[in-house]
Amino acid sequence: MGTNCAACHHFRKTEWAALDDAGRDRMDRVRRKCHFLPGEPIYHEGDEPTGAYCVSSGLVGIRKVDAEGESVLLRLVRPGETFGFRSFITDEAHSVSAEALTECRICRLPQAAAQPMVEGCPGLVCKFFDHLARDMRETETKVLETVKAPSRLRFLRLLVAFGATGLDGPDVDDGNEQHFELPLSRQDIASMIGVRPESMSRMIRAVQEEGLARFRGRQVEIPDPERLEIESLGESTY
Amino acid sequence: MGTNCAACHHFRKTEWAALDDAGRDRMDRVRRKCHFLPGEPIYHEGDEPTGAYCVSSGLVGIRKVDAEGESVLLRLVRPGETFGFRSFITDEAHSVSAEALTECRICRLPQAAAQPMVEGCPGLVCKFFDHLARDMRETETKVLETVKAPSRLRFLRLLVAFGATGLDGPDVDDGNEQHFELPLSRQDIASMIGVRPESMSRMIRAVQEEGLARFRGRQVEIPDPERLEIESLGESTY
DNA sequence: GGCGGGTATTGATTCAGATCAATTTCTTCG
DNA sequence: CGAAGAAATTGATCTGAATCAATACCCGCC
Repeated sequence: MGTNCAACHHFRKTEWAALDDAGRDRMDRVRRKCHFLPGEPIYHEGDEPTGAYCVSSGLVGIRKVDAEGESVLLRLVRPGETFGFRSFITDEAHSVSAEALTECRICRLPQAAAQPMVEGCPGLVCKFFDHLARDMRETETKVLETVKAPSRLRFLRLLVAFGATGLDGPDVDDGNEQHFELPLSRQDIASMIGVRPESMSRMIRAVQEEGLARFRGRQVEIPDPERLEIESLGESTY
Repeated sequence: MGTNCAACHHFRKTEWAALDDAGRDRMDRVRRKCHFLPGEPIYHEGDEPTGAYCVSSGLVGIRKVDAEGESVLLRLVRPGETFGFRSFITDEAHSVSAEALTECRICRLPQAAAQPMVEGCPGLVCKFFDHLARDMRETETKVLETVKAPSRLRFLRLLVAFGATGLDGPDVDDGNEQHFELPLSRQDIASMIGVRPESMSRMIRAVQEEGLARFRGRQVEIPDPERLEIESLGESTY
């Protein structure tokens, strides 16, 4: 956690790795370390561009709200990942909001740095294009799932995904059993799946009674990850 | 419809407008005009990158299919718009499929041209980034709507959107009444809204009986566009 | 410790939309 | 033209998830 980004152990995995020396210098000079408490907003939908962000630690949620105040949690941003770069590059207002779901350490590259940064390094836009393309793929998949897969499957898939990536890789995986933290409130899980909290509760209980997973607070245990994965695929009896 | 793109009346609105003279030359040399009949596939999910496309005329549907063969129509591509550029730029397999919904004239820039094209003109990637960012915004909105808005509202919003953009702008709008073609099969409309065809039928009938719109085949008449728009917003009785 | 406010669970009921099944209407083509 | 097949409509029924309404739980704080 020195003063320069290149020393950050996330650095090589971020888009910033494409920067040349001049770019890295600029980066070190203008980026700002920030700290957010759980629930704190980072930016809101409609805000003018605020810059690009890079998560050092903690979990960030990307959310979208409609006219009636109903919201969905569109995706999560984990340590080592960047976010907010869409507005950063297109210089348009944020179309989604970002919020710290857990306590977070985050670096921010202010919007003022956007033009020089992007112009000074064409490769950077390509990297961010790749990132956006990946996000797009996942969002498209989400549309498809939301429409076609019953909420139970969506939930099981979320568990599988968390089992695979956890906050940073599987937490424990001894004797085939898996244990990890799902660092989200029930409401937030519900809003990722796209159901009401009441339905979420029932679903958690049902899944628990089926023996697919055990829930104690935010701790999750998967007795048989393989079985969970199979169940998460659906019942296509080919 | 000469042999060079710059002469195409869509040209200035496309991302290719960012090309320099050398790029335009290359473009003219390597792009290929294609023709598709209604229902013909242009590329499939999983296909290796096939290039970037530009619609001259007709309507293209971008679709995604899941393991069970269920599909959604994610978005439409109209004349003057480009598509397929994600694979073109990232050089990864297509993550969605494209299909001609009506008879189409389309220009294709083969994948082999991708690298030189992109390297020769950094501004191009920025343009495509903007395009992708816009698609992303719309897809995120779609997730939110799918989860929170009842299908009736989603349908009304689709009508409003078509009334506003039609195939190329409102077709007729005399004495406040509006008339346009919805160039999609009922099944395709259903798969845009995310409901079953049976439900679609019922919904069309219901909306018709409410007097919000009249349907004859693919022709749609909106007696009172303003009323439709208000209804499409939902019943938030503040 | 115990009080108060948010979060989560549980229960009873309702409802939108899916599903299953049967026609009807449109297309296409021999 | 008329038959065959696909697309669309209609009807009857079922079901997953929302809604409404209580209660239980958890946690910071006086």
